[in-house]
Amino acid sequence: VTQPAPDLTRSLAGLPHFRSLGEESLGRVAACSRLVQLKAREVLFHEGDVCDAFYAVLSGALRVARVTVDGREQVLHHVTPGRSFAEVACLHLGRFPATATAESATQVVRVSGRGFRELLVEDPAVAPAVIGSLSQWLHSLVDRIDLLQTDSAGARLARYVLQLPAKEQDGALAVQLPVAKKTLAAELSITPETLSRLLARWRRLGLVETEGAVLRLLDARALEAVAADHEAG
Amino acid sequence: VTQPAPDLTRSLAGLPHFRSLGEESLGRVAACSRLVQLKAREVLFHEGDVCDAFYAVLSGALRVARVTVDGREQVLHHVTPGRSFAEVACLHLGRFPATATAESATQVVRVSGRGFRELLVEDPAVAPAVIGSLSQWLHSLVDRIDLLQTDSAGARLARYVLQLPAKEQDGALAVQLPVAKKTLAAELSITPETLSRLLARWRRLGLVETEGAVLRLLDARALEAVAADHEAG
DNA sequence: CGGTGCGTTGACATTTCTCAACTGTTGTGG
DNA sequence: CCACAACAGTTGAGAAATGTCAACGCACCG
Repeated sequence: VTQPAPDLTRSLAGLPHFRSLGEESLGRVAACSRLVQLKAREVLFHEGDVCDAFYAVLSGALRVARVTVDGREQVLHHVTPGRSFAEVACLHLGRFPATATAESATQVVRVSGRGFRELLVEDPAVAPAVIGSLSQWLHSLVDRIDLLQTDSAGARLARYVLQLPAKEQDGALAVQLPVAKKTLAAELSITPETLSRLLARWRRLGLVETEGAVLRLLDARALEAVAADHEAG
Repeated sequence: VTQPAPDLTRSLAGLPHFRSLGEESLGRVAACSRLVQLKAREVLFHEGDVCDAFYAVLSGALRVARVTVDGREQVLHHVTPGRSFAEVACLHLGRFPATATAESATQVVRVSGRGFRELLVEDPAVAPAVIGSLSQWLHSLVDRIDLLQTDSAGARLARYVLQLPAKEQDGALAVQLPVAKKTLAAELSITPETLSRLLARWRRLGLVETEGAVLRLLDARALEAVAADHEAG
């Protein structure tokens, strides 16, 4: 599954946080990297595995999750193209705190922790890239906490939907749910049943139309009210 | 409130993430730092303020929180001595995403963002310290998410209590709640009433005894079961 | 063509919140 | 120094939200 890649440098340059690195630094990072191809549902690493690398997604998507004491899957994050992850576990020579699974066919770059740690002290340009990446993680986690502390399930869903990339379509906004509804429910800390019922209610109230994983937002203003917890019905 | 401090270097050396810095680097950090004394309930900065510094707590404690749309206080974090914060907002030249308030008389170090950013590129020893600090933040946020995704309120409270520093007392463990119960409730995303009722139930079931902000854990095993969501009653 | 699993819907149980009243403590101003 | 206001904490009763269990249709995959 692992293969040497001649144009790894170019792939790395496409990652937001490595973009700031010069040609030379990029080459060094590439020298301790490998391209990894994952099939859908393939596991990149398991919770508890010793961590000797960090990763960046080039295409596809990964789900980072752990299994809770009561057996349910707890989604920590979806990693989309351009984002790197496991830097912390890697830099601290720890173990993975969660399991990473490909959601579809996925290309990731595996950067050797050993080589990268050397780079970090030798090449002063690398640290800012890492700091930038960690900052972005912090930001997304704070957003996540923000979302989870929103106590009404409807408000959580509305906020989630509204921050999804949307495109115009027949004068209404349309968004595509990036993951299965079951997975989305887990991410929002609600049950699939509740998710289904919320969408059904919004449909009844004329806020949205649904067509599989595509939502047409008919009344964005009302959805924003729901997101702000001013409830709808 | 701000005062120059001759032994700032020594104070900085007491911070976990600056401990790894050499004498010289520490001196440079100290050169762009100031000691700030806060009285209880004094505000260090407000949400939305332009951020031109980051901070580290020497003694006392700060509450970092924002006000939600529906007017409630949403506690993002308690910063205890030894921890630094606002690095991200500072390094990215942004605005503070939340308000920081002293919970009691508190000493903090204010590190000028401008000076520190210069240090970051000039002194290769500084970056690892920042990375370490950010990593710790990431870790605590992931723990927080873990806690929030625990859906039963009882389990959340039990997990919170069990990870508090405890000390032996008459053969039972005793923990001190570090914040007012009202604040704790907000942090656990429950209402003060629910918190009160949970403690009352545990008291009835003989799991704990309470005396103001001190909890004596009479049956830690049972509490662990509650934390794992195997419920008690 | 049969199985497996997602999504939906219904009925019901349970948790948690809301509102309200009351107590005890703290802090402040007269 | 006291009286009073403000607020944290507790408890009760009822309402609302969400979870649980169960059944069913439907699509996708072998």
